Formats: sequence, C-alpha cells, structure tokens
Amino acid sequence: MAKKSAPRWLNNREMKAWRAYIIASRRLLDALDADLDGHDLTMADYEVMAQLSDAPGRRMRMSELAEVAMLSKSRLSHRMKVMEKAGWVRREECVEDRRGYWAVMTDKGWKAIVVAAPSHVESVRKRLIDQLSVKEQEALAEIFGHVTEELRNQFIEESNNN
Amino acid sequence: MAKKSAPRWLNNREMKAWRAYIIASRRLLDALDADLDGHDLTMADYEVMAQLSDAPGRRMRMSELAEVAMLSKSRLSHRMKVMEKAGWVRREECVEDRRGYWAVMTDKGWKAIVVAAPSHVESVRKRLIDQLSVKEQEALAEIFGHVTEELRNQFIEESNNN
DNA sequence: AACAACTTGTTCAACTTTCAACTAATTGAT
DNA sequence: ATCAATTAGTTGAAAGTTGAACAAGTTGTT
Repeated sequence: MAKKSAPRWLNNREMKAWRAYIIASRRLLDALDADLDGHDLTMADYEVMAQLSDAPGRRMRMSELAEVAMLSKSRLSHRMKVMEKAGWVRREECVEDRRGYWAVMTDKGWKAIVVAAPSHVESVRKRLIDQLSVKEQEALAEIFGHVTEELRNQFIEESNNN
Repeated sequence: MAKKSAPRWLNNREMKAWRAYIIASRRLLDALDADLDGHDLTMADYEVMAQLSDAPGRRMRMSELAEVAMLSKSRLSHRMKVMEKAGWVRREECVEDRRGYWAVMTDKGWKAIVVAAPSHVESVRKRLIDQLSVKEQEALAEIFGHVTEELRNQFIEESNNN
C-alpha cells in the first residue's frame, strides 16, 4: 500500500456508496446477531453449524470447516471447545491423516440448528432480502460475487509480489 | 422472532444474493483491516479517528462519538484508553455537562490520520469502489441506504412492541 | 425544594479473538 | 532411506469486547 501520487479521494457518489454500505453492514450484522441471541448462537457459530450440517455425514475436517466458515484455525479450535462442551459437536481422530481431526455434529447439535435455522432465515429476510426487489437481489449477487472474485485475484497477486 | 408458520426458506436467487453478500463482506473487511495494519489501526479505530477529525475543533462528546462510530460506550471507553496512551487523543472534562467528557484529537493524532487516510481510501477503492460501475455504485447506495432506514424503523417498532 | 427517573461515562469480570509458538504427522527432494 | 519443508491442529498469553453494575450529574414532576 505504499503511496506516491496525490490521493484519489472519493467523490460524492463513491462516498455515498461506501458509507451506505459500511453503515448498513454494521447495523445489519448487529441486528442478525441480536436475533440469534435467543438460540445461544452468534453469526460465526451459526455459520460453523450450518456448514457442518450441510456436509456429508455432518462431518468435516477442521481445516476445511475453518475455510468455509471463514475463521482462522485457532479461532475455530477455540469455538469448537465451547461447542463441544455444549454437546453440539464432537471431535474424532482422522485415520487417513493422523495429524487431523473430524469435526462431527451431534444429534443434539443437529436439533439445535434445526430449531435455530427458520428463525435465522426469517431474520435475514426481514432485515435484508425481503427489503429488496428481484432486480436488487440480482445486483447484490452480481456486485459481491465480483468483489469476492477480485479479492481472490488481488490476494494471489500480492502473494506473488513478495 | 417467534415462529408459527412453515419457514420461508430462501430460493435460489435469494440465497445467491445473501451468500455473495455475507462472504464478500467478511473478506472485504478482513482485507481492509489488513491494509490498515501498517498504520497501527483497525477499521473501528480508523472510524473513531475519522469522525473525530471531521468534528468542529476535532472534538466530540464521548456519547456522540460512540454513536457515529457505531461503538458501544463501553467499547469506545476502552479504545480511548488505548489511543490516549498512544497520544492520539486526550479527554477533557466537559464544563456544560459535568458528567461528560470531550474526546479531543491531538496534533499527533491528526498527523497519524492524515498519513493513514490516503492509503485507506486507496484500499477502499482497490477492493471495492473501483471494482464497480457507476450504476453499481448507485445501486449500492440505494440498496444499503434503504436497509439502514428499514433497520431503524424495525428497531422503533420492536421497542414499541414490548 | 425534593426526589424519582434518566443520562454520562467508567469499571470489573467473563468471555472471545489474535498471534506466535509448539507438537506431531506428512510430503517431497535428493 | 533421510531429512528439510510443509501442513494439521492445539495451546497459552495478551489484547479486545461485552454487559451489567456503578458513581455522579442532570432533568422533569410535583
């Protein structure tokens, strides 16, 4: 991020887009988290549980789970300890690669996510999705799909330029 | 969030919009934070400093600062302690309301934000704004402006229905 | 004037997240 | 086969965040 030339400040339109996005996102995430509160879940934990419940056999390697839930391995490790204590997941040694572990969703965990999911989806609808027209939903997918893709490219570039 | 009727799951289009948004947002925020790392700032601290630098006299009441920077009072209080130790801000007793304090940006803080800002703006451009067409920027502002407004309405409704 | 209700801002303790260090197992090159 | 390099995952300490409790000041009502 070294700078040479004069900074290209955001013009009025750009600033509006950026501020609207950052403010709404913060508030939205707060609201969604608050809605999940009654289920003893945060968005991050919900994401872990949701990903796990979708995986074949409701089990996934720790690393892969960290990846898809967008958590660091360390963070996932700590959260798993908490969720394990709550009886929602369990860790099993991995035979194929004896360094590794399987994160496995328990029946209790499955029941918990089955109860939480409808209310969470309703919350996502109410706070975001149902507020948007079909066109806007499509725009959202298009815009942010592109942003993710570009972030990935930039990450690769930056890795190479070391 | 009490549920009665069958859950209205997200259809394919809705799911795409939601997932694209949540994934990109997480990655984007991570990237922006990483870009700020060299300036010893997080996004949250940057926001505090930016708001303060915009305020008349580069000073603002703690509560108002917490409000505009979207932090809890408690969190702001803690961050201020850290930033005060770094010499970027200072707290002054408030004469008009003797319960209160002014958060005041120091010269050192001003210099720090003046250095950080161009690089942060460049980062926001590169990761988001410059990736979007004019139409997309306008769509973003429109969509998320509306989401924030609606969140506010919902908050008021929910407060009344207690 | 009295006092309840509210607001400002801090603090403490519990909890969460980060970062670097670490063990153990696997991979790849010679 | 050996051994350096990489990968999987955990840990512990430090830093950050939350939420309730609190002191002190202000406001509004009677």
